[in-house]
Amino acid sequence: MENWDEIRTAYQVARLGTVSGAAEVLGVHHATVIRHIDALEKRLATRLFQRHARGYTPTEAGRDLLTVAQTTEEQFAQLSSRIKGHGETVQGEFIITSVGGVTGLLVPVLAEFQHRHQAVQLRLMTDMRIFRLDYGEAHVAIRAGAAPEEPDNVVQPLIRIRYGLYAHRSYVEAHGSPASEQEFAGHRFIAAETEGSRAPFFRWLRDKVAPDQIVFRSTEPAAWNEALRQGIGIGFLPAWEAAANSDLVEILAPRPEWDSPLWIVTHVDLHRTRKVQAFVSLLKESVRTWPQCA
Amino acid sequence: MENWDEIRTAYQVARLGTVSGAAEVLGVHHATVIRHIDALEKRLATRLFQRHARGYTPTEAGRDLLTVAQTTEEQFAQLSSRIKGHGETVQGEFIITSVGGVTGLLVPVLAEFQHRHQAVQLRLMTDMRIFRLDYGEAHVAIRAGAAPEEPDNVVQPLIRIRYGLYAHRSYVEAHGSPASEQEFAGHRFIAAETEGSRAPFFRWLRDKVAPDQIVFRSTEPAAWNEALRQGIGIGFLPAWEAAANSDLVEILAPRPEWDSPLWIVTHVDLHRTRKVQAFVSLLKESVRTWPQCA
DNA sequence: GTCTGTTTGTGCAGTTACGCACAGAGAAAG
DNA sequence: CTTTCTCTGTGCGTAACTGCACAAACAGAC
Repeated sequence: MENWDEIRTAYQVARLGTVSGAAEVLGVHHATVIRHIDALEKRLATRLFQRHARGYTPTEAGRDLLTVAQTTEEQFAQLSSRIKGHGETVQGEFIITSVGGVTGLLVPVLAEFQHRHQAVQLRLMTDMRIFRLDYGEAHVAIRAGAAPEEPDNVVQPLIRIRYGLYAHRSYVEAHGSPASEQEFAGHRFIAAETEGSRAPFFRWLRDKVAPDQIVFRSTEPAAWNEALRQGIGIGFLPAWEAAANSDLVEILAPRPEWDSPLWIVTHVDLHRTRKVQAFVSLLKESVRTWPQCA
Repeated sequence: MENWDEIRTAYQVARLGTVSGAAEVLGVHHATVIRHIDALEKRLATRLFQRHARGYTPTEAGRDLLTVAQTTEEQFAQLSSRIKGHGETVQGEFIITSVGGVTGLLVPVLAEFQHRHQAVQLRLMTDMRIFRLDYGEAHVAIRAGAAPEEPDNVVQPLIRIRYGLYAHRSYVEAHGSPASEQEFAGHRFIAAETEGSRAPFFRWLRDKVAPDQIVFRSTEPAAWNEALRQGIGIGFLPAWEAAANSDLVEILAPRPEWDSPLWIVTHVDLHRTRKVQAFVSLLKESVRTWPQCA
C-alpha cells in the first residue's frame, strides 16, 4: 500500500462518482485520475470501481477505501490547521537553556512570558553541558562569552553584563580590602572550576593572582555567589547583583574589559517561528529595563 | 494538505530520524526525500525538522505529523489486506437479480451457496425493471430471452428452460382440452402483461390467439402460476414446474421453439472476483442436476 | 429521429520529478 | 590530529508522469 497519492485520487473518485469530478477537485487532468486508479487496482489486484459511461461506481473494496480515506483526509486537514496554527500562535513547550549566572534576570522575563501566553509550558535548562540547539534540545539559548559561531545558529547580542570585584563585609573586616590589583597578595579568591573558562574576568584574574590564592572553585555560578556571601573570599559578581546586596563591598569597580557579553542563540530552523520571536522580542524589551547592566 | 506522498515521506523521516534511512525504506533516492520535506515545509510554512549533520530531528509539528501518519499507515495497511483478502475470500454482500420465473430453481442454489460460504449476505432482487450491473446494482444477473448484448457485461449461457402449455384439472373439466393450436378457439389464456414480451412462447401465443382470449395478464410470473392453478385459463409453464404439480394437465407438450434460454450475466469488472466465480460455478454445477429442463 | 452535453479512454508531446554523482560537513575512532 | 564513515545538500541528465487533444459512447432533451 505504497503511493498514498493514488489512494487520495481513488478516494475522490469514490466520493464524487466520476473521474472528471475527481480530476477537477484534485486539480489534475482526468487522464491522470484514470491512470492512478488503474495503477492502484493493478497493485491491489482488485477492482475498486465499476466503469460505465456515467462515471465510476465504487465496489465494496472501493467503498471500504472511501471510508478509510475519508477519515484520513479529516486527520490530515486537522493536522494541517494544527501545524499552521502552531507556527502562528504561541503555545506548547518552550525550552530555554542558559548559562547559570543569569537566572536571576531571566526568570522574571519567563514569568512575564508565561503571563502573556498562558498556553506555553516553560522549561529552563541550566546545566554543565551546553545544550545543543540542533537535535531540538532547546528553542533558544542564552550564551555568555565570545560570540558563538556554530553553523545553523542565529546569534544576536543581548546585553553586556558589567562585572565588578566584590567581597562580603565579613571578609573585609577580617582581611582588609585591596585598593588595586597590586595589593592582591595574600588575599583569597573565588573562581570558576574550569581552567579554560571563557569569562574574560576569570582570564584576567588568572593573570593577576597565584593559583593557590583561589580557595574556592565551582562550576556553579550560584555557588560562587554563596561562597562570596559566606566571606570565603573575593570574587566577581554582576554589578546589578552586588548592588542588590548591601552586605557586599565593592573591591574593584566594574571595568569594560571584564564585561561578559550575553548572546541570544536560536536555531535557524526555529528562529522564524512566532513562539521564538515572541520570546526573543520580549527578552530584548525587558533588557532595556536593566540599567545597571548596560 | 494535498500531496499525501510527501506526508508519507515526512512520516518515515520523523520515524527514522534520518533522510537516508527514510529513503532506503521508501525505496527512493535520498535527494527525493529532501525535496519532499522541503516542499511540504514550504507549503505548511513551518519547519517540520531541524537539520543537522547526524540527521533530521522532528520539531513539535514533525512529531505531530508522526503520530497522525503512523495511524494512517496502519489504517492503509489494514485496508490493503482487507481489500486483497476480499478478492480471494468469499464474504460480504452478494446481490443477484433475476427474472421472476426461476426463483424456484434459484433459491436452492442460493441456499447451498450460503451454506458453503457462511460469511455472505445474500440479496435476491426480482423486480420489474432490469437492474443494471453497471452502477453496482448487482453482482450477477439471470436474464432470459435473447442473449443480452450490453457492453462491459460478460454473458454466459446457463440453460434452456423447456416450456409447455398447461391448464389446471378444473379448467379442463370445465372447458375441455384443445388437442392442438387449431382448437384454441373459445379457450381462455394467461399471458404476460407487456405486449412486447421477449419470451418466445408468448410471441408464439400472440400469433395463435385473439387478444380477447387472454383473460389474465400479469407482470409477475408467480401470478401466472397462481392463475393457472385457480383454473382461470391455459398458460405456459416450465416443464419441471408442471411436472411437480399433479393437478396440472399438459395441453401441448414442450416444443424447442418455446424454449427460453437463460443467461448468466456479470459485469466485466466483477467477473474475475472469487465471490462471483464461486457463485457462477456453483450455479452451473447445480444446473446439471435439473434434467427436466435441458 | 437528431442534437447536445457529459463522461471515459488513448496516443503524443511537454514538464515535472527522480536518480546519479560529487561535494561538504560533522562525528567517531585510532 | 588524522582518518574514516555517515549523512546532508546540489547540479545535471534522464525517465516517468502529467497535460493536451481527440475519439468514442452514452444519457437526456427536443
